[in-house]
Amino acid sequence: MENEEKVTTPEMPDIDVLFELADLFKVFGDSTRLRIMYTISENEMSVLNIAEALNMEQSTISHQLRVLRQNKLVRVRREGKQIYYSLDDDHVKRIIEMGLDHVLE
Amino acid sequence: MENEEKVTTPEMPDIDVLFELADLFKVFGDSTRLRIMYTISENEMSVLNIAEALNMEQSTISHQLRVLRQNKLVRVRREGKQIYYSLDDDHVKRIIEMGLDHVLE
DNA sequence: TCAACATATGAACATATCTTCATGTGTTCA
DNA sequence: TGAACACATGAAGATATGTTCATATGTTGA
Repeated sequence: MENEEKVTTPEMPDIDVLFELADLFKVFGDSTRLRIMYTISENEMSVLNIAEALNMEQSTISHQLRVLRQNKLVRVRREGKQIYYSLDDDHVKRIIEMGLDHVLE
Repeated sequence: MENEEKVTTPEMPDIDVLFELADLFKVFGDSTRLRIMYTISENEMSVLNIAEALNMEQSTISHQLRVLRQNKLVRVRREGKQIYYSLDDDHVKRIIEMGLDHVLE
């Protein structure tokens, strides 16, 4: 059952889990995406509204929202022509808060 | 006191704080660095030992340890020829655990 | 059905990032 | 002092990532 050649700490997750984890943090590692997440953290918002709030191109926001979607960090709701985005759960907020704690000493 | 033109959520941190935050998460967003952090999470380890544990080049590990150092995520201790690295605090572990929670559903 | 609007997406470019190789710096001990 | 060892670092190349522009898709209302 044991693999004695492996020199790793006991609780090191599988390598592929670590890749997933890295991918997740990568998503948080971009200021545009962080700003989007903050912007929709309280209320859902349409793509255009997010773009206006951040003063960025609609296309840029759409591309980044796709990344957030693919990583299940946002919820999507269509209403007529617009699509409203909101944070998927408080989990996301907590990850950000955790990071903020570190940044703000 | 209020700036009515700004269309942001109330608690959006300053833009430069968000850049710092993104930079922090960027550090976590690489599987090599995550593996290093895991490797030294229980006990401090020398650079060579980390490289052996992960089966990677010493140079690669050194480069990434520098990134971790610059972001104050590791502690450094010299003992003779070797330099021992360990995680800076439990804060770091908690950020990783938080991410793992999300990845593991 | 068609124009107007909201959003998504592909291609292209610029920039950032990671790894490797070669070499530099610092430490020990004979 | 000078090998031998441990670690750090600069340069270079390959790859990944973010933004923009142009355009496609999907929805509404006349």
